[in-house]
Amino acid sequence: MPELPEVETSRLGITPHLQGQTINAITVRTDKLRWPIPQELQRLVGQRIQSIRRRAKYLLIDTPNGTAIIHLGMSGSLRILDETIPPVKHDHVDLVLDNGKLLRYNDPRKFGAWLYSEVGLQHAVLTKLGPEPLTDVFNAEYLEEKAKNKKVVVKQFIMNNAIVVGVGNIYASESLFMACINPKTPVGALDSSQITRLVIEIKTVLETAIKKGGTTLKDFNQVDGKPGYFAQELHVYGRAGKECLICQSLIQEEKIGQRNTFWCENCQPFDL
DNA sequence: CTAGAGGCCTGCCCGC
DNA sequence: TGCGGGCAGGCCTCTA
Repeated sequence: MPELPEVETSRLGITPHLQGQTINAITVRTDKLRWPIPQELQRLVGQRIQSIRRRAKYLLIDTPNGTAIIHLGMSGSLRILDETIPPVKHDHVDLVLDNGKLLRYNDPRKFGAWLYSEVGLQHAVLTKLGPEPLTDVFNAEYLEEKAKNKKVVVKQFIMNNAIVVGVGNIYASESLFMACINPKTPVGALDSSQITRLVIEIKTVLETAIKKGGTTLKDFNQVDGKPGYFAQELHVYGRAGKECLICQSLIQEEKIGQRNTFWCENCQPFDL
């Protein structure tokens, strides 16, 4: 799926089309995605869209009568299309606007979600999330406090949404490479300078990816249908057996916590 | 409490 | 060319 940069890219892409528009209809063509699509979503029909926000990898479409909460799962994507364009396979939800356009949600694997919240951020899927990585709340002091005495390996730690949101499998490997930290290091064993470096690199990698329109591996596209261009900047993800772009050592690959993880043994030594 | 595995789905790629 | 197996950007839930 879309990680945080891909979700933010989608938000930036749909916002100018949605803001201020009235929702004429919400068409649902599947019984359920990750969860059943709630009937209450229809309360947004006739409402004017006030704002489009992002929290973690969730998009929030706010109206005076409640908020639609959208998650793209592993394979979801959003497009702005003319309302006359017929749906294709896996087009599960349309948000029909009053300007002849619609927001169309496509998701082959159906791991995504469309939910309804009467009070935006109060929905249960949002209340236990950690800080946003691109805010000042996510800083070295915070992360060091959370990491203290923990044995979990750093790769899994930064992918834990209760610690920090939005760092998915691609950007976890990339951030650790940029910070020269081995993904298997127990997080409590990192020193202050490594924690500081990690925080900086997570922010930098995510911000750079947003500027490039996200990472297109195969099925992510921006709202206008174009791919994201961060894939060209990946240093380790998906590069197992290839030469490190910095030192020419071979990139390693191993499953950590059931997720493929990539690193350079020379640039990211395991030194405990 | 935590860690680890299973599960949700479809499409695609690989090897036979 | 066809088919089975394994794998994929997420994350919730169950078990030990």
